[in-house]
Amino acid sequence: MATNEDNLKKIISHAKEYGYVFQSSEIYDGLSAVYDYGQMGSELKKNIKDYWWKAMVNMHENIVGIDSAIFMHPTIWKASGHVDAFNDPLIDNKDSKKRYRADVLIEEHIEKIRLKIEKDVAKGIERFGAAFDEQQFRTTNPNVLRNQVKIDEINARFKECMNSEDLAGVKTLIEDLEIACPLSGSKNWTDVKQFNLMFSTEIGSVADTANTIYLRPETAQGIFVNYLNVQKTGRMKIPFGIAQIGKAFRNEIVARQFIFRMREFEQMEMQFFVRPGEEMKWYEYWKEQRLKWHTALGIDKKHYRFHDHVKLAHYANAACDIEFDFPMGFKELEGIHSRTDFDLKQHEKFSGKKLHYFDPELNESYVPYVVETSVGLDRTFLAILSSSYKEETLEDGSERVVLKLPAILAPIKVAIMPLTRKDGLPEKAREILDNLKYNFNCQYDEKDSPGKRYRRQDAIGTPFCITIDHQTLEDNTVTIRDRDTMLQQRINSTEITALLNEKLDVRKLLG
RNA sequence: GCGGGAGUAGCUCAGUUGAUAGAGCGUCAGCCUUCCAAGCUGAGGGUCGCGGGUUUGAGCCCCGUCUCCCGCUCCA
Repeated sequence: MATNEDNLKKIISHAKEYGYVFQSSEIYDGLSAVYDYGQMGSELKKNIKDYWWKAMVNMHENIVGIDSAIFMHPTIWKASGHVDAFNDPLIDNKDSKKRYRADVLIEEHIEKIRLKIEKDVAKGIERFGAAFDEQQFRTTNPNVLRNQVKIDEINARFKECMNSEDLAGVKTLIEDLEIACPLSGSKNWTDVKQFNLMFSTEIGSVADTANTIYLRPETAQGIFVNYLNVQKTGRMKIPFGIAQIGKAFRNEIVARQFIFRMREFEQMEMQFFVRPGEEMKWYEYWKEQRLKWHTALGIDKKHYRFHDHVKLAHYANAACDIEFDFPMGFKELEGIHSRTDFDLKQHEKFSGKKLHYFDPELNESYVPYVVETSVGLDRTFLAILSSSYKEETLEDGSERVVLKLPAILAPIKVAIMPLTRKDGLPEKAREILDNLKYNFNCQYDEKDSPGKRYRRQDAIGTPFCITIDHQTLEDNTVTIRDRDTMLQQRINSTEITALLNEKLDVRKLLG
């Protein structure tokens, strides 16, 4: 029985060997946590996008798509909170090798002092009972006052350091406070380092007049800043949604696990704008809808589960993940967040523009609430790839490796193969191929034995193989072979298109 | 970033006390009266991750470096 780690390794190897995923810049030793999609991978990825777009945009009258730029005005990231939230000062303890956020260490230290104050207050209550004037005690007791001064001083120093980007000062503060590592107990700290999770670059042709701009760390803001444009030009009425597929970039501290966590990744997001007070209804609706979208692909439902967030991000009032059972365990695949009116209100504040929506039914104007569904495209890719990869032992004892991809997502839909390379069979096969290629992504193969060719198609996940044999020349029938059952069916070549259309009909998944 | 493991052909790996670089599979060109891999012939493919050092001589020993994999804090 292979372990999960072995499984991931096998999938990585298989992905490389058959042109699904290559490491970026491989001939230059690679680039950490960046991957390229190959001739098969790019097709699979495109098909996943199409499936999502179809389900989200084309199937909903009140959802439209946009494609916003990766570069955005830098103030957007101040408004969204990313400039602050994604700037953590980090420090390592040299003995325990544990990493901490410097601000958290300092806050915990402050908390300890605060607890001392509370202890003193509690003592006072115990000693004086009902006669105890807590307010007066807090403002006059020398112990309490001394500790409160300490807290204020620490806060002031920390703020000053952070505002002036004085990281050495933060370290000095930690040393002065004699903060010890909870694990090792030692005060042997490294320098404080700033980890900016946003990539920055300069815009403008002249370096010294250049402005720093960021590569977007999420696609959502491109939707928020365009929400009024879309609402007005598209005559959208609340509730409505804006969808987008696009790249986002995060300078992860630890980026690993193949394409699960990459520095450059792609999101498929939809922001759904709703009336304030109705957000929980829509949140529940989209939770259900999104899970349905995943499970409709036919992957075992046991691979999916919800995980509700207890600790919420600064912009959310409810949040959950759809987790998937990857080779490395259950991990987040998609997030569904009730983002409140936080983002739009922030953009009103920072841009000075009014982002209200006038609701004709209520005859009032308000800032809509937002329910977000955000699924990682690369993670969906990995989920599908990893759960499709099967090593099978057949009845005759032979083995095959097969990618049981949902047929609708498979890069190659059908392989066309003449039984032999003689007797006019290749010509007949080409003729059939030339007819099918307008509707389906096909591959032609005449090399090696038929069995070998079937295995090759199994390995890249092609759901159907059509074989042209001598009988074809007589009565125009072909065999069509199913990847999963390995069974063959003989049909007239004029029926191929209809049969494939039926098997590959997205209606069956979304209907 | 820190700690642990690893890097030899497209893939999986072998390579002895340091002496001309190997196998299987895959790929390519052909042969075989060919429907579920592993029949035959032939070919291509590696400056052994990279750089330096020791040595008459390094895939192997030493140092550095890069990348990947596993664990730790964040995230989609």
